[in-house]
Amino acid sequence: MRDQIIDLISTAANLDKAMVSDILEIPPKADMGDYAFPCFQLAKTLRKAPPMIAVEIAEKIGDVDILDKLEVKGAYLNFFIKKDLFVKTMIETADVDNFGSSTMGEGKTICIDYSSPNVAKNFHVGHLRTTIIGNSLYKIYSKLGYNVERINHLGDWGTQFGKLIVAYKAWGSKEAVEKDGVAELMRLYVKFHEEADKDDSLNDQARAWFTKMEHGNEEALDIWKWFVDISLKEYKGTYALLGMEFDHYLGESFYRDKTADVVKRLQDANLLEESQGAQIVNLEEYDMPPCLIMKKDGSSIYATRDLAAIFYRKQRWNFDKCLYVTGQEQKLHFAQVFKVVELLGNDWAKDSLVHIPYGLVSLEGAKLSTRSGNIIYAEDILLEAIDKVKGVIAEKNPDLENKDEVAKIVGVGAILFHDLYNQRIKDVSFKWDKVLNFDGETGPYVQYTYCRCASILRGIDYNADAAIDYSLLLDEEAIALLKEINRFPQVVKDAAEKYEPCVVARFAMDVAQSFSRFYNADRVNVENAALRNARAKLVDMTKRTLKDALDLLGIQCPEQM
RNA sequence: GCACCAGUAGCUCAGUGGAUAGAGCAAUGGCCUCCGGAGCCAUGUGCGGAGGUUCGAUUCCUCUCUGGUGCACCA
Repeated sequence: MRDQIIDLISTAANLDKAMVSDILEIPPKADMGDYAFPCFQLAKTLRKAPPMIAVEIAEKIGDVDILDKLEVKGAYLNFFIKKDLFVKTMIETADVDNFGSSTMGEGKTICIDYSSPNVAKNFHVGHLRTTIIGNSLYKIYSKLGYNVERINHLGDWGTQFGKLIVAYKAWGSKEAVEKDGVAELMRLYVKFHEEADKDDSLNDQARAWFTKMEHGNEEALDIWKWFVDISLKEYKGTYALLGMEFDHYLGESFYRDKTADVVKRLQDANLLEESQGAQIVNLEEYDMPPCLIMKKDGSSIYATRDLAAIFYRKQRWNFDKCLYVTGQEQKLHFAQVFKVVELLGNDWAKDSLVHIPYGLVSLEGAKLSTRSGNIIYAEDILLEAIDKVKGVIAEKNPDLENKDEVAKIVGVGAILFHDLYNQRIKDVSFKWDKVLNFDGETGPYVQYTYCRCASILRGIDYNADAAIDYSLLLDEEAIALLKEINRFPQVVKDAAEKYEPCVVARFAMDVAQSFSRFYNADRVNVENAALRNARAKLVDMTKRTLKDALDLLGIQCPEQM
């Protein structure tokens, strides 16, 4: 149908088909006809006023059998396609495009580095963002046919472990760490900083311990390994709650024997220079501060390990892209590291290394801070949300089976959806009443809509294979819903291109809203079997679309809630 | 000081080089003896400011104001 329109216009206006196709890519406003042709795009090329062009083309096209009417409105040519033909095309296209598999990413590999918590630190509301966004990107790229490697680049190496060891030896105990886990490690870490503010020599001790770790000191490594194991166990609990997994836990420590190679490469390329006792790559030429490679005590730093990780990943997976989902405050760091890779003669670094920043999370307007106690842990948020859902279920649907399972799906879904609904880059001010609100633009609303679809289909006689009488779906609400559903394939591509899960989240919301209007306007369970079947087809398509869209966000759909 | 990011309705946020800039929250009023009321419908003086490019700018450019973040031995 779209092709027919393009034929019509290109013949009538004597224009290149590709050009007409491009112009038709601009989506028409919802109530402005089934296809709108914005002629102002041609104004420059043809040196005529847009309305003139519209009128001319309209006259040449005249009466065509697929069109209901043709209307010139300002600089737009609006095509009103015969509605039943339009509906038929929409349904058939969606059946293939929405629910078929994409081959767009076939043979391509994408590495996503996300979540990557710092060992021995609490997994708080800020870490939740990278985890949720990264997981959604994994789903989106997988849907497009890419092979995706999910990498958890744990912050399990670095000077902070020197600090922790010093603190543990001075103020900690085995019993306390075993009892309170990460919370105790966190306490020790905070204690260290308080003391180090008064006594700078503690920092030197910490560096010394880290240097011991780098040189394979057994005592240091035993303690370190213990801390890592304790932390990892807690993180995995949170991932399980979120329903997420990783393909690889390759923390910074994994690269500790690979940093020497990085240093050698840089030396060989003559990029390394000494500055204030440390080894750096000068990036002045690129308007950036130098990239620190080796500290004055000879130990590695995170940039070194990031470089090692890039080379390792490139060699192991030969990725087309490697994405880093971290806070926007690390933007400069990644710009520096990527530039260094490029300077080593790797042209691929330019396009394939991508930092995906997200905005800062604050708490009720104040900065997150462990020291002042202004912090919320990821697990607490999830559990709180699940609890709230239990309350709502008890009130609205007390007879529901598997309440706990549903509460988990809906509660976690609420948190995920809330986090993915806005653009990544926006700063987030965490507010309990927002997060725990389930009305309006929320995950539970979309899930609720899904449940309604499921409920309708459960309760009626519906033959999914019967031929549809398209002329029965010509009302405004049905067509609006169909148009919405048909956007799905493009939405997924846009989301992938922009690295923005919110595009999918917004889409899911739009579909849910369109469905609700349809639901209120058109009864599905009617006597007339043909009408019932036609509408049920729409319900079925909505249901599948919502499920697939939410799945791309890492959110599940209960059949009842 | 330099750099990066953001500024759209009371609040939280979508959106676009072009038709009348949209949702949700909050508020008020309404909705089917009928498929799930976590729903639907109605009510809106808003693109931080000033220039510029353009037939047309909320969108692109410059300056400016406000907020956030970063700027070597933390990650």
